[in-house]
Amino acid sequence: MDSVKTAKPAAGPIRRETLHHGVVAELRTMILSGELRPGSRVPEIQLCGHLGVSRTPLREALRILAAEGLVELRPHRGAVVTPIDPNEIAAVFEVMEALEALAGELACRRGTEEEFAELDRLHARLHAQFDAGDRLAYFMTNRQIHAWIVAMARNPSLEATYSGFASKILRARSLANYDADRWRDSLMEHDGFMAALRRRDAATAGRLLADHCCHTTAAVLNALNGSEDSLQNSARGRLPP
Amino acid sequence: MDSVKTAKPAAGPIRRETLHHGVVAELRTMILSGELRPGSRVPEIQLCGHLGVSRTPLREALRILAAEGLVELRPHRGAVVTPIDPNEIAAVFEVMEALEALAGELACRRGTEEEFAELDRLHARLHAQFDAGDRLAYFMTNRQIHAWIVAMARNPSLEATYSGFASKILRARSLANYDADRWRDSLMEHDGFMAALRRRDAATAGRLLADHCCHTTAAVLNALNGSEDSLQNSARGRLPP
DNA sequence: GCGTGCCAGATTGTATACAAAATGGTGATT
DNA sequence: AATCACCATTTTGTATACAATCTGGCACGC
Repeated sequence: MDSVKTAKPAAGPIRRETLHHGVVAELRTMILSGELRPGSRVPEIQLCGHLGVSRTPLREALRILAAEGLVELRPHRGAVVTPIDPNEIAAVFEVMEALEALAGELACRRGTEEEFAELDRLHARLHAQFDAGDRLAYFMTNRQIHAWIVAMARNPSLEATYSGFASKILRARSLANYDADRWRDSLMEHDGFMAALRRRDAATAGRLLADHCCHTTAAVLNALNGSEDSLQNSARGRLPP
Repeated sequence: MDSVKTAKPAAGPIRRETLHHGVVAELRTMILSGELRPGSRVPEIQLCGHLGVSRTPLREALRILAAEGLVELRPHRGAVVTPIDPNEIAAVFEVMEALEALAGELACRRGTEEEFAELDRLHARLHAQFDAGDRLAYFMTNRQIHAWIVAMARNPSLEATYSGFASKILRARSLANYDADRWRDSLMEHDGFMAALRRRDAATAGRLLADHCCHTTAAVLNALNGSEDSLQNSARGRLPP
């Protein structure tokens, strides 16, 4: 839910967050990074030892993650990291497409000059990283760009929903390998919607962002099906567009 | 998250749900019905006595509701029922519009004949309830129709997201009063998108549903601003289109 | 008269203890 | 030999006890 990490007051020991809140952040990171693999069980006591907290805050954290869909709780049978289901990923992408389009339109109408300038900087960085062949850096900048567009839409509900979906997709993408063709096409699509955004063409920007999302969907699902048997392995492959 | 109540095994004392799960359902009902008013504090111990459970499951339930956005938790300061913020409602409606459109398009493509027939029945009931001037019944059928269209889209993620947004909006709508003009217009809009749905015209259905949502937004926000000072009162006024 | 500091009560956050349920294996029975 | 029933172990679900934090009021000093 909190898409942006709030900087701590720096001075330190003024623990204003509660323990379970920190545990949520920790577990979420562990899940998204693949440290906790999809489908794996999550024994409470083991995690307690690992994180240095008691069962109570840990359990509260698991309930929150379950509400976000990152873990599943089966009564009396413990928690498991939600397995990656290609069908669910497809469904998420379907909604994502509509959200991207909406974000693009709203960003055109509400973004400030400074925000558009920052978007340009990010886009330039994307090109540089493509030219350098740095897939991981490209991947991260790519995420930043889309998150930035969503932020420009100035709609907290959209931002929260988008963020939740993005984490689900992130787990799937980290399992998939993409080919160079898709990478190049992705960059071209970025050029396309960036042009529309620059001239504040809301309708076109929205449509192109949706198209881009749609193509990404196809690539991800294709890669997923290609490596279907390794779905539950955290094979940290090359990250893609 | 669970948009549909799962029927219990009827036989009875096989409590398969956990306590906190039941508490979540109970609290959600209390919040959505207005029994727990927006902005009011939620003292744990008092609720424990009311619901007959200990603090542990109650607290887990509060964490889940917080993740859904129905309550807010302030560290060491307790939980409050999330106040209704017109700005947030406006933001939610903005996303809702995109979701309605998506649901309409997908429903056209994926709905079965039986589902469309059921939709027709619901629509007929809506007309009957309008003619009878039964605002409450109309309101509930209206919700059913939109939920049914979402279900026809066969996208669990869309359904879950829609359901979460619908809860937030529901609380706002129960505070607002609408006029007869808007009621009539709303019914006409229903006629419109129903016609598009019947001929499986995805694009038109999506657009009309979005328009309908947009008009509803305006009516709700207008009504909210009209009775701005009574925002935190559960004035269970006439429910509207 | 007003502001500051401090203390008592109440409420929340966390840890631990106990109860209930599921898992897995062993043994008896068919 | 296969199947079923039962029990011990392990894990989860709940309740309670203790610690930390906040609220609000009062006394003291300026």
